[in-house]
Amino acid sequence: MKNKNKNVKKTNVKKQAVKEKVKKIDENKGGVEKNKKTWAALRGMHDILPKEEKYWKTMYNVAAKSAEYMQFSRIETPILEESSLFIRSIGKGTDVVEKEMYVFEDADGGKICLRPEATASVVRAYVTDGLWNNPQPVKLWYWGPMFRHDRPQAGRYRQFTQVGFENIGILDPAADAELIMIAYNFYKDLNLPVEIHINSIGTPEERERYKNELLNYYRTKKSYLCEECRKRMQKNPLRLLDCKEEQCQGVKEEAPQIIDWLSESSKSYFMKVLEYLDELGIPYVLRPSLVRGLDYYTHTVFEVYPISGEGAAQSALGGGGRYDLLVEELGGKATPAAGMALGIDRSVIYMKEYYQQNQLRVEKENYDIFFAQLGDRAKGRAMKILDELRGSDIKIAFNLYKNSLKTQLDIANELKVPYALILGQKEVQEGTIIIRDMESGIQEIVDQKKIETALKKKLKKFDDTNK
RNA sequence: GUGGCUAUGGUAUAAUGGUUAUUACAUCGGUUUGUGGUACCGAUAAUUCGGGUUCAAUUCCCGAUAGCCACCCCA
Repeated sequence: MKNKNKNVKKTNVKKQAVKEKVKKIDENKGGVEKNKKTWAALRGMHDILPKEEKYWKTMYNVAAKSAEYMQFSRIETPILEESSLFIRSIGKGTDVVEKEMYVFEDADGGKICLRPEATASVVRAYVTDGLWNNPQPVKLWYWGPMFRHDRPQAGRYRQFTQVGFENIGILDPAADAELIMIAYNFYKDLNLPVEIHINSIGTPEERERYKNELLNYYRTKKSYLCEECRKRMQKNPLRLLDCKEEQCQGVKEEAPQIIDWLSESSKSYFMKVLEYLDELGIPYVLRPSLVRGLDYYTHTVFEVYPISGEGAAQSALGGGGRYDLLVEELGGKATPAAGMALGIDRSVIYMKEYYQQNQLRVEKENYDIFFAQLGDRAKGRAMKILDELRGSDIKIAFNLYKNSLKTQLDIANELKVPYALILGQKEVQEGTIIIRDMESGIQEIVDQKKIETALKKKLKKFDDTNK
């Protein structure tokens, strides 16, 4: 008796010492120590943290599934490209090229840049990788980071992720409608209400004629205009129709509309696209002022907007259009094409907001069981069993670093698992394991060799009756 | 790129020109080491950075940085 007590005391003292050491180690983990340099992410760059992962994963899956169904093949192009590629495609005078590109010299002295968008890269690949020899059209999709040195705001980052779809080698209103359908369905699958803003900007010649007409009209109204608009007349006449100043609204309403300046064939092409959208039941708003900021667009242009979004989500979630001249512009044969890209960061923000407001939830990873272990020998055996159950399709949560059963069951409870496995010294010796029903608390002892079958029998998802 | 607003633990917040900076959640530990949900106790953790005013600044001023808002533009 006496001896035993002594031993207990001794081990307690030992335990204390060990505990304090462990505590010291614990104190050093994580956190930020004072007077040490730390690094923040660069301006406009952000980390996507584990708690956001469920949104990103959901979006990727929705896009990939849609791409497969619509027969778009995945393409991945480099993040770095020659800057002239974008100057040529997006256009010299555009904001994206003029002030937002990350351009620098590489070690060879070449002017390269981080891609501000991917359409140019995809078209480059189409031209240089001989994709024009494939059955036409070539339908491609991508997902990846883009870079624009813009002033950051919510949903506007310097590195952001886009998913995009490009359909190269076909001039058919059905292709345009198809892209809009993919964009619309992307949000539909995520339960997010959006609407499509759409317009046609015709051919460059038609657009030029219209621009002149618009300028003629605005010149006569110059005295009514705001300062911005007077600048726009010089710089970017098509943007005149975007003005939000009250004093310009009247002038805007009376202004000529581009649709009236399109040729018959351009007009009927656009009408056909709209007919398809009607047939598909996709809500759209005709927006004569929609012109888009990249030079390569022709004919159909569209943008996707959240419905009733507040704040950051108010800006476009995505957009696209036809770019019939781009392939030729980038050195290929004259080839019609159309494409569309969606902003994932913005969509995630919208999804979070909308889901919170409407009490929708993204499904989290659910575990089937929690595996609790007790004692040294059980820990080793538990690892072995976990290893054996890998590939069983049973999702098992566990924490091998906690020694108290209480804590482990606490975790099990938080994870809302229906069952827990408990393995202690006794079970190790007997070759058994306890299966605990977390709701009723009823426990069952089974042979370790029969864990998998016993669990599958209990878990609903392995229920064969539905098959 | 232009203009504006803001900056307190991981998150959300309170307060103040002057002792030890409030609270909640989260995290970690515990309430005798083999049984969870509740409860209780405890621990860790913050005034963005740099200047100035002042006896004294987290608080007032200036600057930097970052975030946000509007414009621009776009995803």
